[in-house]
Amino acid sequence: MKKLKATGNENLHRKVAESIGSQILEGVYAPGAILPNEADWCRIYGASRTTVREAVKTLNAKGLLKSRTKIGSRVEPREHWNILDRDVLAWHLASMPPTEFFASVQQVRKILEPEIAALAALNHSPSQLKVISDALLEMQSAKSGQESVAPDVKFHLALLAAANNPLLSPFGIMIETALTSMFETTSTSAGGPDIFVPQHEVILKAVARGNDNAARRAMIVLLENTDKIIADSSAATKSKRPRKN
Amino acid sequence: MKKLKATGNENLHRKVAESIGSQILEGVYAPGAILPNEADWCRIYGASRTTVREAVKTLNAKGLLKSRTKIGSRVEPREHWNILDRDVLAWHLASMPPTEFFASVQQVRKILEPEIAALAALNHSPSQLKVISDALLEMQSAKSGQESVAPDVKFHLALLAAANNPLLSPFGIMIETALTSMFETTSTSAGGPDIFVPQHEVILKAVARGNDNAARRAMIVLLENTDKIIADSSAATKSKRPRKN
DNA sequence: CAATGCTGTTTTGTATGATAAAAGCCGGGA
DNA sequence: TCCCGGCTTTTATCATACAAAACAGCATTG
Repeated sequence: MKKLKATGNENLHRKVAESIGSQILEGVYAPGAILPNEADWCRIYGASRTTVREAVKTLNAKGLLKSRTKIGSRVEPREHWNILDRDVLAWHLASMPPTEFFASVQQVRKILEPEIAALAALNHSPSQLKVISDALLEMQSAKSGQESVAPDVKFHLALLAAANNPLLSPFGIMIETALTSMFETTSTSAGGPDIFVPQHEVILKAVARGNDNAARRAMIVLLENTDKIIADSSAATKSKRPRKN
Repeated sequence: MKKLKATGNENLHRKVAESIGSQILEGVYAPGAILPNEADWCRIYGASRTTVREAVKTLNAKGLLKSRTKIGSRVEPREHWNILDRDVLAWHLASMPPTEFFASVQQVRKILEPEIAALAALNHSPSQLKVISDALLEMQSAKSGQESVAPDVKFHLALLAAANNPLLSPFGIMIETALTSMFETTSTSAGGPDIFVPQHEVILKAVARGNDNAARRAMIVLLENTDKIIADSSAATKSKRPRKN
């Protein structure tokens, strides 16, 4: 953990934030612990105080820290963490076994996505529906499993948007992160995209004709199949954990 | 929008962040728009560039903005906003009619909380159960509606914690914000806390004996009653909108 | 005429050094 | 023993300077 340079086209304070944030997610600094002070971080990363302070501000904004005069920066309890933040979620994913992460994600998806599909059926606008069907078209024309991931993500995000409830939108990031990462770890057990496409079609049709119950049921079917794929691949590729860095 | 002073025991950069953030939530700066540059903000708030930059960093971290060299800071699309962040949620609430906000919240609660109750029934630890029952005791001993709000919030948060899925925890902030604010606007149609207490008791009992289906059903009943209270009070207190500031 | 590359300008990014304010710590006095 | 005031540590704020990125516009060249 020596001097970070700003050479990569990412900002230096972002790198520092990522480094400290990752350590918090990994448990190096547990909730309640006091972090090294600004001067220490400056020495550790070879960065100026300005940069370190901006990184710490970032982590404060994400709910990981709380800084107070004379005390320093203390790690907040987990409940305060903005776990659905894009960065925090990425650090979280990198700090645990993917299978465990996927289990949590699937649990949440099985709660939310059927209802999201139902809401989308009831509340979608024409343009939102078009985005969904576009995504499906892209899925259908995908040649490989890899190519189908982006449209797949797009489909689920478009469905989420069509539900028209702003409080649900943070889950888009979860879906995006999870599906993308899931592909990377389950790509071996491919079978191609063909399996899922028909199930997505059923969802789209139900949404298009405003049948919320059918949309809900179709989504449940899809998620159960996803569960199976995950179970298969995690049984097959035991202990093959790709890490972020 | 003149000079902000740091007199209040809140940090100056927090105030600047709150001011800019609120304006974004209010739509003064729409997604895609470029904000005034740092020098402008310095003049507007009479603050140093350091302070302004920390505020902007904060908003970046919450997904409201994206700053780039030479371009400036651009408002991100709504889907990127960390709407479940404590601050963002508060700004959001302050920028819209409460009834509309409550409708969104209740929609999400009706999706999630029954399942949270069910998960809590299955996954709770003894100490987590105790927190839930403590909250119920506090509710029972509350003399006024006002006194019962905090324990009520505590009950739902404890249930959430007992579900033991970290990806659900951001909703704690939503529940907290919504219930607290809901009370402020519905307190007139009181009737006292007595109505809800028995329904919370039913939930606790179901969770305690690990009966997920009963817990789910009990939570559904509670939420439907909450809906009624909201409907009554919003019909009664039409156009009586308490604002944050 | 078009494409390309240079150069200037604007805006954020980083560094440095100084001062202010908050809050725990500790010693002295009643 | 308890309370009060000064000491000290740490973040908060300010001012200033320079670096780097990226767009804009012009000139140069094929």
